[in-house]
Amino acid sequence: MQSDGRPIGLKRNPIIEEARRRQIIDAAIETVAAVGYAQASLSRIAQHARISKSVISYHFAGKDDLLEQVVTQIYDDSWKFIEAALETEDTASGKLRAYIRSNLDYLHAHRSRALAVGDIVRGHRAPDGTPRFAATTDESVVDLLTAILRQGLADGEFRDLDPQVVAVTVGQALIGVLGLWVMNPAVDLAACTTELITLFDRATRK
Amino acid sequence: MQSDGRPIGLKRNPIIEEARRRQIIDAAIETVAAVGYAQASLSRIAQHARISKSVISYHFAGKDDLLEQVVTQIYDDSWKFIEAALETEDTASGKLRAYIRSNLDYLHAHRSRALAVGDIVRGHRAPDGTPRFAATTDESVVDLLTAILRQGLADGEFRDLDPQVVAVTVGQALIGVLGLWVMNPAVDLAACTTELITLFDRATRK
Amino acid sequence: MQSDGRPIGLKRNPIIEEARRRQIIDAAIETVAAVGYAQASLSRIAQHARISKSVISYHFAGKDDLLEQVVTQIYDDSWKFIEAALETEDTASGKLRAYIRSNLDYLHAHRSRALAVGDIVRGHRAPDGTPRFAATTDESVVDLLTAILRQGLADGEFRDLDPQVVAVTVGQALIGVLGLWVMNPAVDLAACTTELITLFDRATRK
Amino acid sequence: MQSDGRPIGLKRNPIIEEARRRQIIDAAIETVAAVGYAQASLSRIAQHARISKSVISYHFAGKDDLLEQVVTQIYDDSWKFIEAALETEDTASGKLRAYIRSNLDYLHAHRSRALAVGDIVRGHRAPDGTPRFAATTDESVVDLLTAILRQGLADGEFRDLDPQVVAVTVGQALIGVLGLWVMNPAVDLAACTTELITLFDRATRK
DNA sequence: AATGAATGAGTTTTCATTCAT
DNA sequence: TATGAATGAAAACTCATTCAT
Repeated sequence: MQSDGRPIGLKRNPIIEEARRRQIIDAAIETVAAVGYAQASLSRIAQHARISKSVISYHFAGKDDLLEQVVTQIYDDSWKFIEAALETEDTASGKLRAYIRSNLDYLHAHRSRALAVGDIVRGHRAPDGTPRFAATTDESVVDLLTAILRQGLADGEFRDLDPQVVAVTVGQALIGVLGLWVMNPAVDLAACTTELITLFDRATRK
Repeated sequence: MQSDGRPIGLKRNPIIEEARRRQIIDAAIETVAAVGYAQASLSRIAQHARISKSVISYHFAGKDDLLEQVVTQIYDDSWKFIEAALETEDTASGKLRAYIRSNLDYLHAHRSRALAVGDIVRGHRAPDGTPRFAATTDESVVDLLTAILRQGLADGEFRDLDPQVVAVTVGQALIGVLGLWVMNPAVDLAACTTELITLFDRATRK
Repeated sequence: MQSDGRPIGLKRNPIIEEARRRQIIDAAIETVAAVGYAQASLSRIAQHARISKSVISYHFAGKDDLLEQVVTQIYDDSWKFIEAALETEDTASGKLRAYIRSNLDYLHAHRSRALAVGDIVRGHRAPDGTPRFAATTDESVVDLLTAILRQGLADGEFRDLDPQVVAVTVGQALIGVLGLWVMNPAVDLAACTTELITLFDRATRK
Repeated sequence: MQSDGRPIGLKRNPIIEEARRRQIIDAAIETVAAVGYAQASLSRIAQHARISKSVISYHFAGKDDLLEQVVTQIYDDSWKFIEAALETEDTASGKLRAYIRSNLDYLHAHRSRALAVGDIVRGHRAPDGTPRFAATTDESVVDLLTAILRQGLADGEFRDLDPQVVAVTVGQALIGVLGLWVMNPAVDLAACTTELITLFDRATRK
């Protein structure tokens, strides 16, 4: 529960509040990326942010709330970036290429977010094991890609493919290439990006 | 540490011993599949196996040991299945198809193993966040696929592709499709298998 | 590990902090004195201090840390007392007498400390049996006595004796007499003190 | 409780039984000497004896029983040795010298017993902290020495000393010198023996 | 005579959370 | 707005003991 000491009325300073919230969210992302969801305790997150543990309790209702905001933040943020890239393309194949490229570019620029978000979505559950995120997340990516692929099918751009399966494949391929690069930073992510674009171009065209 | 009650010598009864070991390993797999690595405590695993917590300590040196044996068991088991499928093919493209099919077939038949193994490999770390499995696992899959793809390149079967990137893509595509099916068992995994085979056939051929 | 709840910086309240630390250290001493090192669990110590078990984890990094501070505290404390007594004497024989008397007086006033410190120093070890205190403790007493005896030899006050053996003998005699009194509080510790002073006076003079 | 499987009637083989009992007792002594009472679990003792843990349960009613027999064994054994030495002397001062020498000789020959016995007597208690050995042990040594000293007083051999205090001092001096030698095997125990004999000769004579 | 298997009680430690200030 | 202090629940693990064979 959020601390009762939290002011209810007018005294809140939304600027400081927001800065702290961001700082804590960033620390949570870095911590999960570094040690994995299962080892990412509030203590460790606080330690990373160089703040007291109770500051987290003050700004967030609890661990659930924090992680929910972390995930939301990352999805919103990445979506802004990808959306802008998609808007520059009209054809489905162009959008597919733009999606792959913008996605990898974003992940390239925000490695820890990419690492953290999957871990949290998969790992964060109720004490009884019930997922706390489920469909909200991966599905939105798959849904977007599915929509692009359906458009391409309708426009006659693509061969007769199953949009959902290909969408999932694209999504996971991105994660896979990212994982490769994360484990071994020597991997040339730009080259991988080109390779993936070629691969799915061939895999989808008539 | 393994419970000190554990006999040191060779005289232990291998039948009961092995049965219990399997029972506990299976319970661990089911538990991780059901509630996720982070929630899979020894208590819960014991509860699932309907045994006392300390029976686990008796048969395994600790949580590390148990999870290591779980992963080993799954990898060994699936490898036997896949290996047999690969041996029926001579060409690289045939082997690629066989790999995709046998892998999905195995996962289809052992859903919880598929769910558990990734979670454990990703989640199980030292207290300081250092991975405990890392290379042993995903790499071996990627290495196998890379070898198949290299053979295909040498034999002139494939277009000029980057074997490692494609290998990773294939591996992750499998995980992705599996994930799709796991979240939504209504997904037609057989259809997905066919789709993936087509996809990577097109993506790799000249 | 110290509970992660523990603030890292410098801002902690030193008054409450110190009070609790002392309270816990005292409870540890009383508990070890009452039930012996091997039976002195953190539970029992917490019970004795009438606090929750986790308060100990909050203020100390662990059992090791607590016991180390217990021993340090007792040694520092007793040393202050003995040092003051030694400073009132110039001759070696005077210092020897002062050491015996002040030591027994201190132990007489703090029976549980006397009981606990030996038990902890002897009993507290790494899981593999390696001592955790060893030389730090008994040696410093022996070293002090050895120095006094060497001074007496140099000044021609004492017969030709082996300073180390006599030092050990004195040290152990004190422990022995104390043990006698501890087991049987009816023993007249003051009389024992006088007796020991006479004994070692005779044993060392020319 | 002793295992119910223990044969009650005539089938026991007292020779094998006795050999095992001794083996286990010896292992217990070595283990306590090596790692200290608090770390000397039945597992570790069994490991040391290279037998199964349950063999101990078979031959002893429990840990209490085992440790009691360990202590009894050591006291009986050392007493035989010391008694023989005392019988060669008539005067109290001769007996005192003989006691010191024979005691140190015995300890010298059985270092682990010397280490273990004190640790067990001090450490072994009921779960509530109540001692399990108490007076039985150290007292018998002190009683013997006290008797010797009383005889010397009665015969006019000694100065007017407090027999109990001196007895305790002698006993602890022996332990102290032994401890010195145990910590640092380079210490010349024979020289220490001579030194102690001189010391207490001077400390007690008229 | 011996021992593998099993277990419940108890160990230290970590954690998310609450509360008073 | 912030945080030190406290706590109960639960984690992994160890131990002496019991029991069936």
